[in-house]
Amino acid sequence: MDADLASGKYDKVVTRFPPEPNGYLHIGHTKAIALSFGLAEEYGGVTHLRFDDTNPLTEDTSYVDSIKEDIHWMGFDWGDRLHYASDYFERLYDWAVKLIRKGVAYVCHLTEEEIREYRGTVKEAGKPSPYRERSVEENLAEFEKMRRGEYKDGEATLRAKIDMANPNMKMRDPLMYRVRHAHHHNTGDKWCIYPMYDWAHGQSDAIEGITHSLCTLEFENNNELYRWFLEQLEVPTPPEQTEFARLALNYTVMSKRKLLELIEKKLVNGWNDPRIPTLSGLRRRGYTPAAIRAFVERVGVSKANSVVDLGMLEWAIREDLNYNAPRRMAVLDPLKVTITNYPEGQSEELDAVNNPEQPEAGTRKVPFGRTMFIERDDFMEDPPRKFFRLAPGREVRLRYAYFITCDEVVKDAEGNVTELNCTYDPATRGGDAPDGRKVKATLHWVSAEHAVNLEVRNYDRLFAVENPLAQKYKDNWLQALNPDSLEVLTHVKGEPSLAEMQPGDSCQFERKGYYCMDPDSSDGAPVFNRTVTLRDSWAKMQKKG
RNA sequence: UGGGGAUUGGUGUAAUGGCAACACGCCUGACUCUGGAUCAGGUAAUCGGGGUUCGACUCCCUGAUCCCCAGCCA
Repeated sequence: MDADLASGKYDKVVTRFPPEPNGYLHIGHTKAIALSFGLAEEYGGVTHLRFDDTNPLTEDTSYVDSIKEDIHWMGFDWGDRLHYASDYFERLYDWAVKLIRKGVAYVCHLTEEEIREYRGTVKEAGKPSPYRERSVEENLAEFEKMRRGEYKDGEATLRAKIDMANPNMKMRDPLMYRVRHAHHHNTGDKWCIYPMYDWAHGQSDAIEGITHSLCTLEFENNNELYRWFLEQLEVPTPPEQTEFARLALNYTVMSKRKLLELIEKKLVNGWNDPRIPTLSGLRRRGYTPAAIRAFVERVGVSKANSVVDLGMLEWAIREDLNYNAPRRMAVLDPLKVTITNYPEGQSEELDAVNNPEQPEAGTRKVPFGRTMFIERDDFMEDPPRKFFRLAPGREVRLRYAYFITCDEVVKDAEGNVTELNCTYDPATRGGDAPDGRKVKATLHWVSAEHAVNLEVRNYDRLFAVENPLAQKYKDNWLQALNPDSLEVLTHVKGEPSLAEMQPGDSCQFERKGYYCMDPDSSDGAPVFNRTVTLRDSWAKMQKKG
């Protein structure tokens, strides 16, 4: 762009984001969006949103709506520059007539199969269609017939007359139009012929005065054709296509086709399932636009195919939420604790910091009583040396509350620990010992009497393997799904303030992870989705053994 | 046995003829009322082989590997 502006090739920058409305946007699109919008902004230019709606069979307005919503959610705005390729159908038709008159386009009646045969292979030249040398008049008449609906689907196509022996397959007389008697979400039943991508795209760019048309690597072979059409039409200041590598993430799949398959086979719950990388899924998972944008910026842009580690996405959301998410206490796997020296029937409220990263976020009251819940894995009857948490005879701190010491372990007939009897030190109220003594661990807790019941959905990576589309999983990539990608906990105990949260709100469950309230929540039955766990060096140590 | 594109630490990107840098991860240590966060330090790379040059990730030659193209999808 620097060079183009400097040389005077263009005097401004105009980019476009051209989604096809046949699926939901995913995080890969965010890279394209951020690139096109970001670059234009950087160069003082503008970006158009243009729906590439040339295939009525797969496209729908519901997708148009979701795409617009997602782009806005991400914080990008196309202003009044909303376009549809279908707005240009008439113009495209006229241009096609122009090419016919020029003798570089013809109507072909080969069947789909024949076209494939005539095209040759990557290593052998194709051969010319028998319809290739028709007169301009005949082509004009035939094309008119196509438009009038005198041909059924598949009976005729308009093709560019280029070179059937071209080493670039895209240049072997590519199709410009096919007959499709189908209802279009935008143009209704006005048309029964629809332009192909290569014919519609570059010309739409030209019509809109796009200067830099950014697309992904698989269109590199189309670039020659992109330029050919523009040259034939003698567009004065033709746009320029530049390719970049699409974003790929490990432990997931990104293609709309694969995502659709997961949805249709009910392996995930729709386009906004928190396990898939659609923007609506990430949103429900608790990812913020800021984090997603920080992520795509960090990942960068190049022409090398690469796969980004999911850890980098997790880093981005942790960074955002660590700073912005209020802290709350929730016990995911409750173990009952009785404070035996705490008066029966008594309770009190203690001050808890809302967000240590933002002191101005203040404090809240958290109730404390005789009967408490702590996390089951915060207690070990026979702890290994590096385990700092609660154990028989050991003293730990209940965060913002008191030091407690475990006196007695109660078990059931099978020997499972069912509850603990502890004593607290009233002098440590608030969490500090006046005598200066230290404890090695601080646990989160919830008062049994005041607890709200929560449903918690712990999400994990969708696939158990880095690359489910690797050769070894070829035809059974679904076998590579992670069976534990969703764990539903229904007996979670949360502090009372959690009842006041709204769907979409995020918080950190202290020492556990970041959670986002799900829209499935109802009054008295809050549901929380795990966005991402906290880094857990204890878990890491355990893994290493 | 065609054409196009690519190759820098474990991962993703910089450096485009002049000290291979940044981020994530990982490893140490410090600090800590989250085994979180933070802070300090560390680990680790130019696909191979030739050549040009005072000097090469960068230019040239050669080889290897990977990706894309044979939809009336985009």
